[in-house]
Amino acid sequence: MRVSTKGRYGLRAMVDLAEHEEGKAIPIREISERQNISEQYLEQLFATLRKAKLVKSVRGAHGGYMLNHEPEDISVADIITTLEGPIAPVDCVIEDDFCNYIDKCVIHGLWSELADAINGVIENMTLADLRDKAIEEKKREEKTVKEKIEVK
Amino acid sequence: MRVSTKGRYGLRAMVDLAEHEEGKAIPIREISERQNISEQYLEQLFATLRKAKLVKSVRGAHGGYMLNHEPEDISVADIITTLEGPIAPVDCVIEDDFCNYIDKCVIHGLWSELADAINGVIENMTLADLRDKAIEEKKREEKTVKEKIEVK
DNA sequence: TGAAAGTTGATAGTTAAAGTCAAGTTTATA
DNA sequence: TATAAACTTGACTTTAACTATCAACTTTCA
Repeated sequence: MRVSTKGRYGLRAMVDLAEHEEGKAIPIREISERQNISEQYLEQLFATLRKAKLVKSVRGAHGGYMLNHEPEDISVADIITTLEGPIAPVDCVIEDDFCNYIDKCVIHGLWSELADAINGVIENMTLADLRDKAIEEKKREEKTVKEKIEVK
Repeated sequence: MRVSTKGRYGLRAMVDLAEHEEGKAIPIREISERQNISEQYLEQLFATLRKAKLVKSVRGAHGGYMLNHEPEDISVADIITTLEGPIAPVDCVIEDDFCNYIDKCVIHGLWSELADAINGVIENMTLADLRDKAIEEKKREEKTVKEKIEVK
């Protein structure tokens, strides 16, 4: 019942991209440095994200990655399901024919409820929400540092 | 973002136990046959459930396992967290000191929300709920079979 | 009363999948 | 042509899912 590093790192990388791209491509190396995630691993994640058309790539010097849609139009669910597959606690919530003996699967209702609860949360949060929160956090941080200096 | 077989099988086994125990211990062999789960694997799961005091064991001939509390008092969360560890999408929701650079972890709020959503579902469903549903399902099944025979 | 059978308890081993890292290849720009 | 970057592939590491074996305990029955 964990979100693996794929989802976690991928989400952080996407928030980073939303924060820093301003019409220009961001190379993986930059994200790697800021987020402290290995370049190789990020490359894999971005390959998947690119195939799902959540980001687009620019090859060659001065290349990198950019978002393929507005941050408002990319949900957390888009990113996580792309990287980790469909969010369902068990297969029989996705594949209808999996539960071939439904009488033995009274627990099915529970899993459906759980899937709905999870999806409700991650579908209603977008990259824009997270980016704005990140920017806000950073301002707060700066203010705190400033105050500390003034006290000294 | 999956519940592993530990949680899934364990939950099925516990529902089976709630359905069939009537003051007497149920051997693993029976549960294994009904639920089609290997005896060896079930033994492992029950060892964990026993240590968590969710079930108690009776050794020797005519022995087996019984619930250690009323089905109304055992939640799905009890069973799943016992078998799979705390339900949290990421560690930093459990361990406060994990998020040592909180400014890099704007996503923390999302994970907390997700954990709350999940726990809300599984804490509010008990073994009694699932057992009752299983019994109901079985009646419905019997009725359907009977109707089919009558039609013939 | 004692041996056989039924059952849990504990541990180690095997296989397959997922996660992670590393190195090399291709493409575009200057 | 050199460099910066995306892309691709392969290998290693960890974890999950079982499987197998044997020890310990308890009842049953001859």
